Amino acid sequence: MFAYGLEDTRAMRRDATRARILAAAWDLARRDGLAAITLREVARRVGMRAPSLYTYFGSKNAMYDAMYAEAARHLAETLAGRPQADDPRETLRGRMRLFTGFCVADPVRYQMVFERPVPGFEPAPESFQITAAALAGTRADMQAVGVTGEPALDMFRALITGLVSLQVANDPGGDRWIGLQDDAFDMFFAHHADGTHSAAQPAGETEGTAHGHQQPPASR
Amino acid sequence: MFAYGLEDTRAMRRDATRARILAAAWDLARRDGLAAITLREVARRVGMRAPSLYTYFGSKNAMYDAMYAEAARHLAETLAGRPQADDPRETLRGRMRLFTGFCVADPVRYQMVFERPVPGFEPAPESFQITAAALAGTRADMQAVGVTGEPALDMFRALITGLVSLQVANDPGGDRWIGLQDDAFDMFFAHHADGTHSAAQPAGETEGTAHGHQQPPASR
DNA sequence: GTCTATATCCAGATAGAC
DNA sequence: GTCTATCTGGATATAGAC
Repeated sequence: MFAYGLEDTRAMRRDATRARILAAAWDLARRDGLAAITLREVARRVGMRAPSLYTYFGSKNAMYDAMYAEAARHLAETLAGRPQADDPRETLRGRMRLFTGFCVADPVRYQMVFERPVPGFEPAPESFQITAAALAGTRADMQAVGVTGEPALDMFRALITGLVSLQVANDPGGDRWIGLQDDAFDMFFAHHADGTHSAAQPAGETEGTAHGHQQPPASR
Repeated sequence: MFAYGLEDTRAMRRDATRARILAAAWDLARRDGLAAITLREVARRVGMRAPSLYTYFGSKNAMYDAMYAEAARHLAETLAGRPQADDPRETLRGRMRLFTGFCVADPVRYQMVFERPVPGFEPAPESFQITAAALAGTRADMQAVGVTGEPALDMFRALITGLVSLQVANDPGGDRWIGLQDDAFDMFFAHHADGTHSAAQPAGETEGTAHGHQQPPASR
C-alpha cells in the first residue's frame, strides 16, 4: 500500500500476533468465562509469558476492549448480510433469524456484546457505537412493516431476548427455545398487525421513561 | 420451646448475628455486584474483622449458599401469596405479576436465584429445590387455563424472562418493559387460546430435547 | 467469640537485562 | 520483543492468644 514495505510487514506481523492473542483469550473465555481470563494463561497459550502481552495490549482491559470491538464487528457483519425480501415482514424475519443465530452461535461472544460479564470493564464508546448502529436497523425494519411506537419495539425486543437468553442458559447447543422464534414472530404480528394495536399506547409518553439511565446499557 | 432457655437465647443471638452478616452482604452486593463481595468488607460493615465471620459461616461459599436460600425462600413466599381468582386465567395473570414484581423489586436477589452470578459457586441442591418447587406451580396454572404442551410453556417463560431481563438491565427502577406485561399476557393467550395452537406441535418430541443438560440451570 | 498475625496463593503491572 | 525478577496488592483461610 505505502512505500515502506518493510514497516508494512512489521505491522502485519504485529496484527497477526494480536489476533492470535485474542483468539487464545476467546478460547479461554469459552472454557472458564470472560471474567476468569488471566493474562498468564492467555500468554501461555500463545507461547509467551504474561509481561510480553503488554507489548500488544496496554492493559488487561485494553484486551477486553479489543475483544468487545471484535464481537461488535461480527454482529454488524452478520446483520449486514440480511436478505432483502420482497415482503418487508419477511425482511424483518430474516433480521431476527440472523440476530438469534449470532447469539446462539457463540454464547460468550453474545455475553460480551449484550451483558456486562466482566466487573469493572466497560467497552469504549467507539466500540459501543458499532453495536448501536448495527441494531438501529431493527427499528427501521419494523416501521417498514407498519409497526410503530416504542412499546411495540420493546415488546419485540423482549420476546427475542427471552428466547435467546433461555436458549443459551438452559439448552446451549440445542434449539428448544430458538425453534420457537418463527412462532413467536407470528404471534407478535398477529397482535400488532396494521398498527391497530400500537396506537393504543401513545409512543411519546413511555419513551420519556426510557432514557436518562445511570449508565449506557447494552441495548438490543 | 425447649427446657434449655439459656441455650435457646444463645442460638437466637447467633442467628441474629448471622442475619446481620447476611444483610450486610446483600447491601454490598447491591452496590458492587454479587461476585465482588469480599469478607473483609462484609465484616467491616458489621463491626468485625474478616476471620470472625468464620464463626458463623464455614466459608465464603457457605455464605453465598445462605444468601441463595434466603432469596429462594422469598420467592416461594411471594408466589404463595398468589390470589386465587375465579377465572383461572386471572389466577395465572396474578402469578405472573407476583413473579415479575419479585424480580424487579431486587435485581441482585433476582440474579442470585436465576443466574449464575458468582463464578465457582453453585447453590446446594436443597436450596435449589425450593426454587424448583415454587415454580412448578406455573405449569399447573397454565394447564388450568387449558394451555398445554412444553412449547407453549417455554414461549410464556421466554416472554416473561425477556420483559424482566430488559427491565432490570436497561431501566432499573422504571416500568418501561414491566408495564407491558399485561399486554404480553393478552398477546400470548390470543395466540394460544383453547389449545388450538399448542396442538400443532407434539409436546413429547420437544420435551425430549429439554432435559439432560450439562448442569442444572436456574430454570424459571 | 473476637482478635492479631500470618500462611498461602494468585492477580495485574513494571523494571531492566538481553 | 521477549524474558526473568519483582513490586504491589488483594483474596480466602487458619493458628493461637485473650
